[in-house]
Amino acid sequence: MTRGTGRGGASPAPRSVDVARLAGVSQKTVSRVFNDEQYVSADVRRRVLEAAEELGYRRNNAARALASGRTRSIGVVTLGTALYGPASLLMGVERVVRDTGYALRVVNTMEGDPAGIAGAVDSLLDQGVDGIVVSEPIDELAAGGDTALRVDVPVLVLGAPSPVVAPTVLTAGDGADLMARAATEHLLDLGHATVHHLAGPQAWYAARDRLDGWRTTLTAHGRTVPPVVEGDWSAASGHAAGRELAADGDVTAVFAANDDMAIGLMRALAEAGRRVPHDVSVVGFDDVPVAAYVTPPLTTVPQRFDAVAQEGLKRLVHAIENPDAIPLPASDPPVDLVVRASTAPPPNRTAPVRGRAAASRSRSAAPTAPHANGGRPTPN
Amino acid sequence: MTRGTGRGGASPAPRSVDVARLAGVSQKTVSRVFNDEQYVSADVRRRVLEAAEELGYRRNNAARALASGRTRSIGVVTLGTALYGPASLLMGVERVVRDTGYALRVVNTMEGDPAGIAGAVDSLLDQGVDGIVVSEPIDELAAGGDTALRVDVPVLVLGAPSPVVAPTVLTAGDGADLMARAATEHLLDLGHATVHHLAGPQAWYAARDRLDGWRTTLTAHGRTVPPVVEGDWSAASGHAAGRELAADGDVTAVFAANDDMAIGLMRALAEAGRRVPHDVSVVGFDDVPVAAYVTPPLTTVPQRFDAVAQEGLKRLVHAIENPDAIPLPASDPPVDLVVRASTAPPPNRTAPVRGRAAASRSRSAAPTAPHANGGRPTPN
DNA sequence: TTGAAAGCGCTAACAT
DNA sequence: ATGTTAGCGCTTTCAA
Repeated sequence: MTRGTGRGGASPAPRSVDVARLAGVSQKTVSRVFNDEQYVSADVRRRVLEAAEELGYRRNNAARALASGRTRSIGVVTLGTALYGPASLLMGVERVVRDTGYALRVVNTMEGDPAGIAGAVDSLLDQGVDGIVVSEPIDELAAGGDTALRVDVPVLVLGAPSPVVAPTVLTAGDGADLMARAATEHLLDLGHATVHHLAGPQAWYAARDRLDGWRTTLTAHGRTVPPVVEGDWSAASGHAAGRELAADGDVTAVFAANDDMAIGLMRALAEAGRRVPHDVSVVGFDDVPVAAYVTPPLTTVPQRFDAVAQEGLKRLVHAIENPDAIPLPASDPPVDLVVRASTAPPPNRTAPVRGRAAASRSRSAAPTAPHANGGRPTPN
Repeated sequence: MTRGTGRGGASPAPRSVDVARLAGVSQKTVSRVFNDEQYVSADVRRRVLEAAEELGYRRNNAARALASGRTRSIGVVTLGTALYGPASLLMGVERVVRDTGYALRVVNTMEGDPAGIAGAVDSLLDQGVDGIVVSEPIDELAAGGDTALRVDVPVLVLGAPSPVVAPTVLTAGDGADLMARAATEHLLDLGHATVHHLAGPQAWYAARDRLDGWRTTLTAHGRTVPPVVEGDWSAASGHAAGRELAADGDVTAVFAANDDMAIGLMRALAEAGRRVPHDVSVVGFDDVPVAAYVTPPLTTVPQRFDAVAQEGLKRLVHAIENPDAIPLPASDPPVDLVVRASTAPPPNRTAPVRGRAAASRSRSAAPTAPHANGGRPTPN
C-alpha cells in the first residue's frame, strides 16, 4: 500500500533526484526502477524503492509525457447520455483501459452539439492522448461542412463504421445487423406474416444497422416490409409509436431497436387493449437489467458490451504500441436471443386479425405467456 | 474551425517557437495569445493566430503542465456500473467539467475491488489531477486497514459524506434522507398503517441515507418500523425480495431504494396475485426513464443529477482556483415526488388484510389506477 | 506592450 | 549494471 503522505501544504513534492540522492544512486537509476527496466540489481532496486517510500515520491506524469512524447492515456468520445448502451460500453472501456495501464480521458458529445464528434476528438488530441475510442457515433459530420477530421493516433470505433480518417482505424461491435436478423427471424419462425420495426434515431449508425438487418431479413424471406416507425431510444418515444401501431390491426409482431422503446411500446399496447404477447409480440434489443422483470418479461437481443470493449481495446493498445505492425483482426461475438414472454405465435394463423381484439380472450389473461421459461423471469 | 491537419507521419508537430518565428514575435507572445493574457495588441494577436492556423499548431499540454504545475484536469472516481444513478451523475459531471475548461479523467472502482476508492484516488493523484470528484462512494476503507487516504487537492464527494481527508472537502447531493422522507410520507398520507422498505446495499452511503430517512419518518409518525429487506439495486434482487414481501399479508406499502428494484418487486407481486396499487402500493427512487412506462407507471422520487453535478463542480472549481478563499456554500435542490399509478390507499382502511387477496377484485383490474394523472404515463 | 533567460522533472542516447 | 548529458515545449520570472 504505497501511498502518498500528502505534504501538509509545506515542502514541495519530492523529485526523482531527491530519491536518487537518498538512495545513493543516479537519477537515471531511479527512472529505471520506476519503469521496470532491466539491468537493475535487486539491491539497488530495493534501496530506491525504500527511499521513494520514505519521501512519499510519486513521479510527475507531465514531465514523463514531455520527455517521452507519450501520455499513456486513451481518450473516449461518448454520448452524453445515461442510455444503457453507451453507459455500459463506457464502463467496459474504463475497465480494460485501466488494466492496460493507460489513463482514461472522457469527452462527451451531445446530440445537436455543433462541434460534435469532430470537436470532441479535437479536444482529446489537444490533450495529447495516445489513442482514441469513439463510442456509438452519430453522424453529424456532414453538418459541419468541414472535411472529415484527420487524426494521427490510432482510433477504435465501437458500434459503427468510422467517422474519421486515421492511420489506424479499428472497429468492434458493429454486428448489430446480424443481431437484428436473429430477432426478426425469431418472430417469423413463430408464424408472423411480417414484422414491424420501431427504429432508433436514424442519425445513429447503430440504429441504421438494426434497421438494415431487419429489412434484409424480411426481404430474404419474401415478406412485405411495412413502414418504419422511428423513435429516439426513449420509453416515451416507444409509447408514442405504440399508439400508432396499436391502432393498426395488422400489426402482430414488432421488433424494437432497444429495450426502453420496447417497454414504452408494450405499455401503449396494454393501454389500447392489445395484449402482449397474445395479440402482439414484441422483441427488444440490449437486454437491460429490468428487461426480465417488466410485464411481460421481454424477449430481447443481449449486447455483450464488455466483450466488445475488451476485444476492441486489446487491438487499440496493440496498435498504439506497435505502430508498424499489422493491426490485430476483429472477431465479433456470437449472437444469441434471450426468449422470454413477450413473444408468441400470432393470434390467428389463417385469418389475419382485422380491427382490434378479434377472437381474443381465449388464452389466459396472465401476462406471462407460455414459453421455454414458462413466464418465469430469467435473471441474467 | 481550427483543426489540426495531421502531419502525414512526416514533419514533427510545430511548436510555439515555430509559430513565433512565422509571426515575427517572441515565443512568450505566442504563449500570451494562447492563454488569453492581456497586453497583446490586436494586430499581434491576429498575426499569431494566423501563423498558428497555417502551421496547424496545437499546444503541448504536457509541457504546459510541467511548466505551470497544473494539469487543468479533474479526476472522477465512479463505480464501474451502468446503474442509472452513477451513470447519470458521471454524464452530468462531464458536461460541467468540459464547460469549465478542464479535462476529465475517469477511474472506476468495482464493488469488492481490493484497492477500492483509495486506490482509485491514488491513481488519479499519480496522474496529477487538480481536483477530484468521488461519486457515490461505498465504504470499504475499513477493509484496507490503512489509515484514511490523505489527499492534497480539493475533493468533491457526491451523494455521501467524505471518505477521504483533504484540505478542502465539499459534498453535494447528499440529501437522500429528505427525499426518502417524502416517499414515506406520501404512503402514510394515503392511509397506510406503515411502510416497508426495500433497501439498497448497506455498504453504500446512498442506501443508508434512504433507509435512515424512511426509518426516521416512521418513528416521527409513531408507526411501527417493519424489518428491512435488502437488495443490491438490481431488478433481480427486487424480484427476490418481492417474493418474501408478497407472502406477508400485512404489507400494503413498500418504498424501494431505487426504481429497478421497485420494478422487480412489482413483478413479484403480480406473480403472487397481489395487485399494484390495489393491494400493495410501491414507490421507487431515481425516476429512471422507463419508470413512467412500466405497469403500473411507477410513483417515484426523481433525482436531479445534473443539478447536483453542476452545483458541486462549480464549487470544486472555485476551490481549485482560489485555494485560500472560503469554499462556496452548498445548496441542496428541493424534493418533489412524482406521483404515478403505483400508489393508492390501502385495500381496507379499517380491517387490515390477513392472508392474501381478501376483499379484492373490487376495483377495475386495469393496472393504471386512479390518480392525479389518471394512469396516463407522465413523460419526464 | 513585448522579449530573454531560466527552469519545470523526467527520459533518451550515449557513455562507462 | 550504472552514470552523464541533453533536451522535451512550455511558463515563469525579470527586463526593457
